[in-house]
Amino acid sequence: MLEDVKTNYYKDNDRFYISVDCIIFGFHKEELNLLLIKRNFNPCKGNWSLVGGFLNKEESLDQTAQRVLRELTGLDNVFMEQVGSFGAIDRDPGERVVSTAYYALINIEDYDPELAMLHNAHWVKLSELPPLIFDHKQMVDKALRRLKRQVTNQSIGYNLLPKLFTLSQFQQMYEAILGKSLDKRNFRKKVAEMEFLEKTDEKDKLCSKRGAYLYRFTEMDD
Amino acid sequence: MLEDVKTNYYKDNDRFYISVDCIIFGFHKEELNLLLIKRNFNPCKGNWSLVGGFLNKEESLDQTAQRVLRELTGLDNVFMEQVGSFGAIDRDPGERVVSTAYYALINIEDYDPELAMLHNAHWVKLSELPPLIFDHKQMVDKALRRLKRQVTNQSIGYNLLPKLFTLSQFQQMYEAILGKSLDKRNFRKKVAEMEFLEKTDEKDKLCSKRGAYLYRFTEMDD
DNA sequence: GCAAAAGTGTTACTTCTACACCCATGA
DNA sequence: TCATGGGTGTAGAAGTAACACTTTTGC
Repeated sequence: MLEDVKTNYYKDNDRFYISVDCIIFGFHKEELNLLLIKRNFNPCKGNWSLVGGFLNKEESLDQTAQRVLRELTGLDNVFMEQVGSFGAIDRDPGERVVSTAYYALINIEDYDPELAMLHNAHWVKLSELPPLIFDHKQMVDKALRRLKRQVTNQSIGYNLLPKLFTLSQFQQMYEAILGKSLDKRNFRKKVAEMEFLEKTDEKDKLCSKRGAYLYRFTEMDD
Repeated sequence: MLEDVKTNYYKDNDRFYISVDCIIFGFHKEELNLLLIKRNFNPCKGNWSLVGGFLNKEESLDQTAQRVLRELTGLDNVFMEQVGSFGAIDRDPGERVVSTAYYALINIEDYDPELAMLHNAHWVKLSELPPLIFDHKQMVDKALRRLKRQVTNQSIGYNLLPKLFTLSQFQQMYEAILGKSLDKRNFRKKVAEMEFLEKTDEKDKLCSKRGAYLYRFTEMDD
């Protein structure tokens, strides 16, 4: 009976490769960066692409995304969110592959450069994005639109920053994400009302002579 | 060489069934409704589910969604948008299937009741949603959240209404989507600034004795 | 002493919200 | 004539946007 069901309901249908592509954002020197692969393997050897991987039987889609990120950066428990699925017939000229895009926010200081080098991965400024293979540019665009929306509505930005940071850094991150400059006083006024931000007693003296108070996030994702 | 690539890069990976599930919203009697299937087939015969279908080799994901909707309603060129993909390992207990959800907005008057009957499909009030199979409830919830967001930011609501409609109907639709009542004067103030809304000379005398002016949308999705 | 980044309030403007009454008509 | 839904404006509150100067300190 169960076999019967499978025959009727599933077996006549086609099966497909499913992949996950990760848009990995980092924040460095007042700019958003993406961790991209300079492919030293086929297909599209020599071209730039997002990090990707195939769905395995033993994984959920979300788990695949986490694995792909972990394999490249060594990081676990990172903010990640599904962006959408891309299913055009010839999106991958090699084979029919349906891909689901995820975006991740990481603190550039935290990732493992050795692992990245192993995969031939490089941080690339968003403003200097090279041509990407397949529909990866679309994925990036969609992820960026979501990121812009989410950073204003929610408190996800902290994933891009170190544990302690100055308000100037915080503002620069917002400016990098939104792609526009913000008024310092208005920004700080809004920040003052964020109850998940906490001023510490420590000062950062690296970026300025006077020194700026360091802040941290209280509500960590637990 | 190309074969070589395929061997290395694709062939070792698993392949999966991919399905599309459609959350079909309609608006009727001041309420949002969903077009659901009372399954007269296995798996989960006798239970309620969204309309779904499997991805075929010859279709993109979007095309599958359109086909599924067309097969059930007879409608084409309908507002549809991807909601997200669901890839938990055991979401479908019968087989491993990764499903992408789409939501559609249709005018209940337009669909083909014969086709629906053939599929054992019924309009169900959102307020009286029965238990759904698999993760279909999650899909509905996610679609509804998106719908709420989009209806306020964009002008997608018209897909639920007939060509001509009164402002009261229009408001009721918003109220149904947002799940809360709105102030009539504030609503009309906002409506007056929607440049895609056009007042006609005609009046609807069915709903009230005085009669209400009928409106239509100018910017159709072309 | 000066360059460089840190820090700090007020005002105008726009948007949002709350709220109550008259109108036209069919029954 | 009255019950029903259609239609209209205003005032206070909240939020957003524009704007400039003083402070600290390493060099």
